[in-house]
Amino acid sequence: MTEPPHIGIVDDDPALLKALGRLLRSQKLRTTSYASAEAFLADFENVDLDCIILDVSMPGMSGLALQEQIHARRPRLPLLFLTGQGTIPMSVQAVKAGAVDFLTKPVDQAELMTALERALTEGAQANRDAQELTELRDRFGRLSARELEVLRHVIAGKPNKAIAAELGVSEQTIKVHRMRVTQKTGVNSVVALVRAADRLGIKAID
Amino acid sequence: MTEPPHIGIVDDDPALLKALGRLLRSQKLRTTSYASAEAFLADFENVDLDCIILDVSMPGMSGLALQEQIHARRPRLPLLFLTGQGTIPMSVQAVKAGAVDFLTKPVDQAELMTALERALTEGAQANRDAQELTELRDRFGRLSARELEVLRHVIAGKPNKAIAAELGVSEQTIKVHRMRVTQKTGVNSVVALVRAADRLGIKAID
DNA sequence: TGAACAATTGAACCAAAGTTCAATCCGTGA
DNA sequence: TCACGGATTGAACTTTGGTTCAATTGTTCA
Repeated sequence: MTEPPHIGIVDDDPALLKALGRLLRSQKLRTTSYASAEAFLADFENVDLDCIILDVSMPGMSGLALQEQIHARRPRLPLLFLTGQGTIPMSVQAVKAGAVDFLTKPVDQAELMTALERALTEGAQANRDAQELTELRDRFGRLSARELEVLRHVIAGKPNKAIAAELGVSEQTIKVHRMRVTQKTGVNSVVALVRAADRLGIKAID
Repeated sequence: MTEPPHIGIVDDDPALLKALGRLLRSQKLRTTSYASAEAFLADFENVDLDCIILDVSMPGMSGLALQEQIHARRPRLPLLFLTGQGTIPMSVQAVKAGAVDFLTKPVDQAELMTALERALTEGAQANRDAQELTELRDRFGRLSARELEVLRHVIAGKPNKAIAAELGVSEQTIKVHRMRVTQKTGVNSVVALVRAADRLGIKAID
């Protein structure tokens, strides 16, 4: 990462936005502030955030509703709640929905920074995972429908002969399809094929 | 399951123990009550619980500390917090540590039963998973050290020839070891071998 | 319509894996 | 000490998998 992480802040309290923005920028972080959930969503597609710090109780859409919206768009983007009007049920819901933490105002700076660091670490890991997955998806996306079908039989552990019988084609055809699969995906061993297919959610045909 | 689920309740309030026990028993659930975390831990080995409902603030060991103790002994046993003196940080900590829910007194009966049902469902699933894992562990535990070593090379996707070279033995030896592995574990295909080894945390040797 | 691609098959061949029978060597426990 | 199980190897064999060359059919896209 050549650029510092970019933190989004959503809170209806201008004083907090200002103070928190100043604090984070002093830690060499980039920040973008939003006064409401709606303002944030309107800008969502235009910015590339690494973490979002959001209030729960705001006029208009609540922080918890915003969490749902964000989760639907970018499931692995780490969220940090920071609120003054929070309740236990709210915090439980937020954490169960995947929030990294749920802090209460006034917040201890060290506590906030610790949570933020954790969020950024998790987000970075999630990004690496997602990138690997995208690469895999690209390579397996090149497979034809038939090749994918053969693959799904292969990762069920069937021998070529059985696959050929089930598909009503010759064993040679299966071999060619398998060859194409390894060519297109770059995955040569059955072992790696199983792991890759499992990660991509490709289901075996038993 | 012929027997109804068995719920443990840990709370320092005798009135709550009594009321909650009555409620759960009316729902065809078995219950066992404990007045303190210490009392619960002393009895832990003797009972077979499916879920535990526990208070946070109790004289002596707190509910959160008890959660740690329970988690160390039975990581997948579902926990449900039910407390009157809870705080947001407590609830966040509990949920992050894996608690199914964190409810506040006075609790809505329907809410409690919903959470409890979810806890029991999760616990039952965890039990099924654990049982499958135990069976697998048994079968793979029969492997000799050498056979396990060969297996770890196999699930790295290496051909027998390469494994033989790395271990400084002949290819025939590897074949025999592999045959023993499939005999002892009952797993015939490489595909199934990879999945089983991965679930057991058996690491490949690359 | 012609080019390009997917799917299919056959033949022949080589490499890898699995099986069976037989044998040797080494440590551990009875 | 002797028997037993684990590790090792060899030989011979079968099955399965992977590769190459060549060819046919159907569909789709320009």
